[in-house]
Amino acid sequence: MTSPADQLASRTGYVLIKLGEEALAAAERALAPLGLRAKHVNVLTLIETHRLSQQQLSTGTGLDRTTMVGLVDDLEAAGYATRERDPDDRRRYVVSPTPAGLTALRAAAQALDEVEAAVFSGLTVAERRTLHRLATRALDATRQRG
Amino acid sequence: MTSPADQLASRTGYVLIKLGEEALAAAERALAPLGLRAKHVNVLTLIETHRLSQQQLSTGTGLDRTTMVGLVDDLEAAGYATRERDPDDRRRYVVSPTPAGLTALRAAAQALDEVEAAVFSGLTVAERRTLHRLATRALDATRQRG
DNA sequence: TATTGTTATACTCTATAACTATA
DNA sequence: TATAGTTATAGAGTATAACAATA
Repeated sequence: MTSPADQLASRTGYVLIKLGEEALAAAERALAPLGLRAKHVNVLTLIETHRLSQQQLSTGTGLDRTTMVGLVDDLEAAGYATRERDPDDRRRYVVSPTPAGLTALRAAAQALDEVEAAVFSGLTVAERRTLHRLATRALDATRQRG
Repeated sequence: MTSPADQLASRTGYVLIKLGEEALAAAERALAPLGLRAKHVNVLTLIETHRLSQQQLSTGTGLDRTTMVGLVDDLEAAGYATRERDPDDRRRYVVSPTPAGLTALRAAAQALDEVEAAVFSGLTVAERRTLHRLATRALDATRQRG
């Protein structure tokens, strides 16, 4: 009794692509009420602990620097981040979170915790850790290749 | 010693989203020389074993039926699939692979096998099976919710 | 000369609305 | 009335090219 979708689901890559899509869609749904997109949360996460330029944020998120302009614009408009010229290299902006940005990040992190609890509700804690570990190792392998 | 990216990588959902992106990008790179996109291969895979309408292909791939029109157009233009009116319901087309389409599918499957071998090269066979099983269970859980 | 941030622009992907034909 | 396929169109998202300021 083979359903059409079974053919696709037999491929690990296909399952991971679909799971990634579902996880992203669930994250976006959870963040929408906070007025944030997943990419905004990624930026806030990176600048929470490091003072980074937009170029460094682009590298860290895998986005083009022209795309980063708009994301930082959004965060600035929401009052969640500020741009300040780097005195050591005046071509750069240092992007920093505001107190409101840190509060928003904490709310976003909690929303994402709940998303993950739902997405991985079919797994035990140990299984989820195993999934994380194996996925991380596979991701590292793809990145070493290019 | 925390790198900026470590903050993001601590989230299982983030790792899975990125791994899915990398897997898809690797698949597209491997299929490009064959003149195929991943979505074309998905359609060919579904029609290899089942006679399906475009609407059923849309449901099976998660794409809109207006998008499916173009994909079937592509496969037809490449000589990989044919449209035939369903005599039982003349609103429907039955989409079927041609012999050339089946040959192309086999070549694509081999290319994707090699992609997966590379993507999961850091994992043992047993670990890869575990990853597949856990990811499948998580995916099923998200789909039962909606 | 090279890099950072910016803007304008173009491209890709996908969905929405409206249509024809069939049920 | 509803569904399958189609077309035209619009929207979101992203990258490429070109520019100003700074290194």
